[in-house]
Amino acid sequence: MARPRSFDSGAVLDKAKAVFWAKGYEGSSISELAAATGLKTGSLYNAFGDKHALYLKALDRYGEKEVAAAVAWIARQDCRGAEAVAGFLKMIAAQVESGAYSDGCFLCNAAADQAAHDPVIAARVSANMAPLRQVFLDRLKGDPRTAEASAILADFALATYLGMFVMIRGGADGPMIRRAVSVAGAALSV
Amino acid sequence: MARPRSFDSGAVLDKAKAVFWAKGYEGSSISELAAATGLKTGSLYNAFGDKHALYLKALDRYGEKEVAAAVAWIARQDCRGAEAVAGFLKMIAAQVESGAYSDGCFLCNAAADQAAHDPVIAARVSANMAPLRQVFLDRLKGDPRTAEASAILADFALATYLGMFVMIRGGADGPMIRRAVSVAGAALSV
DNA sequence: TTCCATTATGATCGAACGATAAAAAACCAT
DNA sequence: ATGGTTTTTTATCGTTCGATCATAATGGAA
Repeated sequence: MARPRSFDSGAVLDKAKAVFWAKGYEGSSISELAAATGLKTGSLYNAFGDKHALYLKALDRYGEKEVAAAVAWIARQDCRGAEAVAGFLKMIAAQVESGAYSDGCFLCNAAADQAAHDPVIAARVSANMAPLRQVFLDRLKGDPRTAEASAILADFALATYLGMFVMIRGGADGPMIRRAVSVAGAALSV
Repeated sequence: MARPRSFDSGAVLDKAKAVFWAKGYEGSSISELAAATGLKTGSLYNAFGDKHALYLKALDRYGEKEVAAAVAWIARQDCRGAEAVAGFLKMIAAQVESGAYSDGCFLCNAAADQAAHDPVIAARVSANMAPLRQVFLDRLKGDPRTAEASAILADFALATYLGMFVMIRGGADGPMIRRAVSVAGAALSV
């Protein structure tokens, strides 16, 4: 009864996500997003609302794909929980050394970039980061330690994860990342 | 023989630094910087060059004041090197819990924000971060461990420091920060 | 096949952006 | 007191920003 969409919303969100991820919120212009997605600005506004709403949807998309993949990776390991978390950090570090993640972590960038001024964005960053912290917590709880001790290690793992990405964006080389993560892994496995 | 400046360059840089620190590079407009510094845009351009140059000078100013103060604090501690570094992280965490550093770390924000697209900014971020890593290294070298082991711990301490600030900007609460730092401190003191 | 709700398109809006130029003002050596 | 050099100010440049509108195109329901 009406004209159907000529594009796939998920694919468009992936393109928009890539732009925001690489260039930040203020650094990404509507015309840039339109060019990257192949849509005209009118279609973008019709489908996703304004720039702010599109950014939030891109953050959610990152949570649904990248964060979910990380969570699944950790959940799938069949070693001790602490070793699964440490292994995850090392796996990311290895990928970074291979040249991946040159744009860092989208949520991490968003936190440094926009979250401080915009409570709505801050909440969305937190919400999409939460599953990662939760899987850290779940895996660490399995080992014989108190709930408090697990929370301590989970927050520590999160801080290491985020710090690693900032170091990447700041130009740190592979060995620096590998060194930092090696200590974190050892601290987790105690 | 000519009209003298009516303002103090250092004080103006401090104001500009605060704006960039809080709002990022793209998020800070010239008119906003002019309002914060009390200068007209013409005077800003005359004294500091364009926006990019002003941002670099603000980064350097941060290195000369905030980073230098942190380095001095660590150097002044007369305990074991590892404990001095761990104590530094705990001191920052405590200040954060008191409401300080709500804008995070300027260099950390700049890394997530701009360094990826702008090699000049990336170099300046690295250069101003280097003294902190160096004082970590210096203090950790004093303990009986190999140079490699010291480098490992220094990079780890840096990652923890940066991760802490990202967590802050992402909305982490005091206990989360304190937990993360407590593990890092323990790992350093082994 | 006709109709109509929705999408896609192209043009364009006012506002804010970064940056500049000319004119006025201020200081200091002479 | 004057002249010369720089700063300060005011006004404004052209561009790009985010956002919106009227119009054309589309395809399933009737």
